[in-house]
Amino acid sequence: MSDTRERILEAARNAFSEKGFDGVSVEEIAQRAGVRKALIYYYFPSKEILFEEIWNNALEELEKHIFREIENENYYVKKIKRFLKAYIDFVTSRKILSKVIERERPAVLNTSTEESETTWSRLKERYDVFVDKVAKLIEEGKQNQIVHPDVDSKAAAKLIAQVMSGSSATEAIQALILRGLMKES
Amino acid sequence: MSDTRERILEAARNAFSEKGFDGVSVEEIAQRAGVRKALIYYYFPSKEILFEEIWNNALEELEKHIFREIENENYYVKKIKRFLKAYIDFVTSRKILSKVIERERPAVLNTSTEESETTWSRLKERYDVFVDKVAKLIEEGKQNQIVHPDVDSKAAAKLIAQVMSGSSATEAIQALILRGLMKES
DNA sequence: TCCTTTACTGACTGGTCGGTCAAATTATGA
DNA sequence: TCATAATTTGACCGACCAGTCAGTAAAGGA
Repeated sequence: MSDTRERILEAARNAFSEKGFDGVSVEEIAQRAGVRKALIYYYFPSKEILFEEIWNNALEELEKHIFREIENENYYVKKIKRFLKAYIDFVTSRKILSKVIERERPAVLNTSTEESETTWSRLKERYDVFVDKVAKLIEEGKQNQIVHPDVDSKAAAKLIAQVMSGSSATEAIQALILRGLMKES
Repeated sequence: MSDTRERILEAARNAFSEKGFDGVSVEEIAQRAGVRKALIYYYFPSKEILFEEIWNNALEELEKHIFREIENENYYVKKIKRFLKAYIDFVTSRKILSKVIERERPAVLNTSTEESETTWSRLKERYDVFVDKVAKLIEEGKQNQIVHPDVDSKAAAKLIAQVMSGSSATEAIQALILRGLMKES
């Protein structure tokens, strides 16, 4: 029920989206939240764990937004078009969450999965789960003969997930990827 | 003809590509280069300026690699195919440079161009120059009726420049983007 | 009322950060 | 040879870092 906890998360999201994990101090998050630094450690055991919650939450929101939109669509041409549209919608309307993901993705993906149970390896695994879900959707499109047979589902999913591009012309990107994906337009 | 200077640059490149600008200390760069920290400040006025040299050099190498490959090709279908191939070549063969760009791009692009003469605004301007060159190439492809008329050149250039993807399946990405770009395959 | 739990704070720690500087070392060339 | 310049070093600085902790304040329930 803690409103304070939410304020801290919100402040941290904004800070991380602007400056990245290493570029933000816990003190700065505290000031943005209007709270003393020690209080952050009352709600979160470490800066890393705080970031982990934000990261997981961002991906959860993204997945919810996308898959809620396409679950009742069984015609695969529409399904994939809607998927891309929902994805672009998210990127343009939930800019802070998108920026958090965009900003820290290189660091997260650079983590070796072998590192047992570090925070960063967990973040990577979570991201991989998301990419796999997108890959599965594209793969289904291929099996339904909608997606071009030469498309590598996993590679295409990675490409799409990479497009968190700051601001402009995301619809144009959507159209380009769609044309690259489909058998014919 | 200082060999030491090169050693520092090389060590810094490796460090920045693995951990990002904020994740690397000058002390760590010094140790990797087998040099005392103070010596780095003999060759470079600041950590930021050191990074600026690496960033600019990476983009210069990338541009050289790409445009050397396509300058003598006037048939635009081949020109754009060769361009994509050269780009993928660079990303797979010059991994450290690619990683430096990939890792710090979100931070660089997040900089407002208005910030007069900060290091980061200069890095952004340099990156924008590169994207503009790619956009110009695609635009020419459009005018030669090779690239699909609906393609937004600037947006497509941004998308391509974003693909520094760690490792795998870059050829598959190349094929997908090519299909999205071209009028017909 | 008093007591337990929850929320919050200030002051602090050990360590690291980017950066400086006087002095030492090594090369240069007259 | 000797002076001058280029290169390299260790010792140091103030600022800041993530994280700790004893203790205060505020609720809430009996």
